[in-house]
Amino acid sequence: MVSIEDSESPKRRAILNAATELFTARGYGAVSMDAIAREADVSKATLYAHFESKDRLFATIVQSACQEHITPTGELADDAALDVEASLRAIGGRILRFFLRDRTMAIYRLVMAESARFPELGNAFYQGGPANGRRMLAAWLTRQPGLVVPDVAIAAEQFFGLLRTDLYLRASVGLTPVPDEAAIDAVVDAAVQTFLRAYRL
Amino acid sequence: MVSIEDSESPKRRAILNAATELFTARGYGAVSMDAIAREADVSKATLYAHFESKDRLFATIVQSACQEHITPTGELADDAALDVEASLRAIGGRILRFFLRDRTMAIYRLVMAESARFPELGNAFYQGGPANGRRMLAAWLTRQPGLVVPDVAIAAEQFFGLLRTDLYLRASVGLTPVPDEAAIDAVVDAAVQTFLRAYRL
DNA sequence: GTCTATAGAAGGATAGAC
DNA sequence: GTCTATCCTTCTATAGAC
Repeated sequence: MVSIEDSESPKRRAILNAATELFTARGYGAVSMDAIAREADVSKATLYAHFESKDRLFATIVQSACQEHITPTGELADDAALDVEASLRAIGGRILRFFLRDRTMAIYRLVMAESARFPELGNAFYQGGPANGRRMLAAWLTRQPGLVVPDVAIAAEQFFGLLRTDLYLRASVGLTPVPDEAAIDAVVDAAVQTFLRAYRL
Repeated sequence: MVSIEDSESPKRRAILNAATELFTARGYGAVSMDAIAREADVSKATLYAHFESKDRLFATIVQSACQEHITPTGELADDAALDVEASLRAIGGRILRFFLRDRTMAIYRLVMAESARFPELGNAFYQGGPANGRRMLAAWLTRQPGLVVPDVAIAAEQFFGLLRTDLYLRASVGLTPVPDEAAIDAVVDAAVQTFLRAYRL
């Protein structure tokens, strides 16, 4: 399947890459159009030939970043070789590691910081990320015979919530930006244990 | 106990109030020193007589906002008239409503957005808010005879996590900025139920 | 489309009088 | 401490040549 995006100009691609890099690293206000042009190795006039304003460039970038940034729950196959606990551990580990990735954090940061001035970003983020992830996990939960879940949507939210604990909170404000693997696994284990005590048959 | 703060000038107070208002509403980059001076009804020179730079004014404001903004778990008395479930419901309701308040959201937004450029903010936020709240709730949990909690610190984090679900996430990115009371109570109820299924004796 | 050069506005910070 | 007036830099955006 050939996308029409293939025909886009290399300069435009360079601009998008540079702007994505800079915006996610420093935020909207701290990045100038000059800096983007320099980073993309392009003149400022070219930049404005492709994007009518800094606002629209920013919105374009964040929206497409949201779409590309689906929570990794799409491939939740039912692995017959794993029991519910092992499966949840694997899923939880993937999700928490995704939450903690620089890029993921940066997008949430941007949307949270700028959603007041760019209201469309909130929806793009929610639909591309959390809503989708919740739907996928809820669907998976319904297929698990060992669980008793009165409301799978709520249970799915709660599983995400159990993963988003102190470690995540600390990382989100710049403390322990690179949590070690053992700490991550400990959070996942605790989440799975609590979740199963609440919902296991 | 008379604070030395009582002797601070009214202009300084006006500046702090105006700057707090503007920064929390619009973020660091979108607020100019001109705007702060105007809002405080003060000249820009006066502003710079009290604060050496925009950076320091911002850091001062956010840090003190973090300190004043303790998670409302300080008054976790052991109410003999309430059982564990009713108590948890009351506590959870207070906490989630606190999380959802404009001011609380705004501070988290600011710290998250600017902690890269102002590293001291991350710690001020974490110590003033989450760390304190977790400690208080953990202490309360140890005093509940009806619960079996292997690690109260982890359980406390998890309770907060169970409250910070979709409703909170949506509010944080500008969707449903004013959740209705019924929705809040539903989240609290679900959190308490799950928590108790996992940790009740 | 792409560049160089620049307009025009706004921002952070300060000088100097009182 | 407080003001008015201003400096200098940086920013968004555009004009005009190719």
